[in-house]
Amino acid sequence: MSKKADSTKRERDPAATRQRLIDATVRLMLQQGFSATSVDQICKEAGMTKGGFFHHFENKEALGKAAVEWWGQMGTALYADAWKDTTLDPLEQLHRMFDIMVGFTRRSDDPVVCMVGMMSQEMSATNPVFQAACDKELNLWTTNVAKMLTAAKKRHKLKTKFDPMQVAWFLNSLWQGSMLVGKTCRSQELIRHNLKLARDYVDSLFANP
Amino acid sequence: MSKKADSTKRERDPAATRQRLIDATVRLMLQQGFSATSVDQICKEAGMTKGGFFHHFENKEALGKAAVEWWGQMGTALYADAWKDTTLDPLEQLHRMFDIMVGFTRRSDDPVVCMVGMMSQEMSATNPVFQAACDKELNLWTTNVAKMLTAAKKRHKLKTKFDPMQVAWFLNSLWQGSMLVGKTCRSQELIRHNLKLARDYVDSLFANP
DNA sequence: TTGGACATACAAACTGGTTGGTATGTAAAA
DNA sequence: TTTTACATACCAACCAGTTTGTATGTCCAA
Repeated sequence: MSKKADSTKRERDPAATRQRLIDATVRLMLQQGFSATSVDQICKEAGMTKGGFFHHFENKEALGKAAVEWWGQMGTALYADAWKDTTLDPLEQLHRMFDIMVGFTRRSDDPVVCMVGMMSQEMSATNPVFQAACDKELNLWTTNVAKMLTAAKKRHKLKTKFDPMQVAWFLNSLWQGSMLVGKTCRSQELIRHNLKLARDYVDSLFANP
Repeated sequence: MSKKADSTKRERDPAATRQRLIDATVRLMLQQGFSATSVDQICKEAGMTKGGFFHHFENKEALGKAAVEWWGQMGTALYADAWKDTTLDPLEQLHRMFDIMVGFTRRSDDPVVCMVGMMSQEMSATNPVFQAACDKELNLWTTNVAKMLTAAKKRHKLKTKFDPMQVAWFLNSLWQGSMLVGKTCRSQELIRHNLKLARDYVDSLFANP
């Protein structure tokens, strides 16, 4: 009866259309990268015409930025099981995070990839918008990991002194590099081995296993 | 007197021209990536016309492959000081390698980048030629590092058991990831911190420091 | 020693197709 | 009736690659 009662029935759903464009972009970009993905291609993938596209996004760059941001939100959601459960021993939180990352390598035979990493490598040197967007996402991941490491420091005896932020950047770099190398060498196992060593490395920082 | 005595005087030097094209490509690609670098741009940078370009390379892909291979040779030469001196304690060799890598971060204010890593991230999922070329270079680096680790295992007591090849992939991934993250976060210091932790990690595998 | 046949190393101009982006039209929703 | 959400048609610039022309070198025969 209310004016918005049948709003779900309307075929026109600009928010969903916008998301469709972002989804299509993510799908294509994860395989081809940004430059190699054309607006025409994105429109086709999303079942749109170019006119519609430029109604939702000012230009290709704006879409790319939106895609990176959406990827960041997705990622945060995927890590939430590990990151959000603060009742957990922070070391156990970190282990759960590693479990989630290992899980990424088992979801399919496609290589594990990260939009942020791909965009960083391809665009951050020339495009300040993408550089800033990627920098933000990388910092977010690192900060979350650093928080757990800091908390772990308080609950566990240390075997080695370390700076949580430095170790977190170390892990972020390793993770990004693992996806990069794993993609080219076509080996998910390589990624899993790296994650195993990283996990052991984190454990080795603390006295009590 | 010989027929080839004055061959150096000729202005036409196809080998040098070819190299000029490769150099130009490397310079442009390290900043913009492969897709974003056009053949016109490369020709302009190399002081060539397109007709000349396609005399030396069958297509853009062939040039890209040549550029990756040349980058690999360059890299091997840069690491030679550490890798080739087999009279050295292999652990010392590894330390020298880390020194060289740290040196890369101090050469200029420009980010430390790797053609192989960039090409891997951008092209290896879609282009089999580049995938194979990058895979080869990544394997070469890893194998060299693994050799030193294997040699180090024989001369030093172990604190932890480890597989040299796995650790070498771990280090390769970390190195590639460090350049990636360092570029986006605009921090050479981040890379140096990562290298410090990696160095300590390698040391931690052995009993005698 | 020289001169001509031939191959090599480029340059200039062009081609068909693609690029990101725009101008304009139209139907649905408010 | 106005605004929003698209579709259609179009554009100039650019893309990788080709065609064609020409200057330069190489080799062999006279």
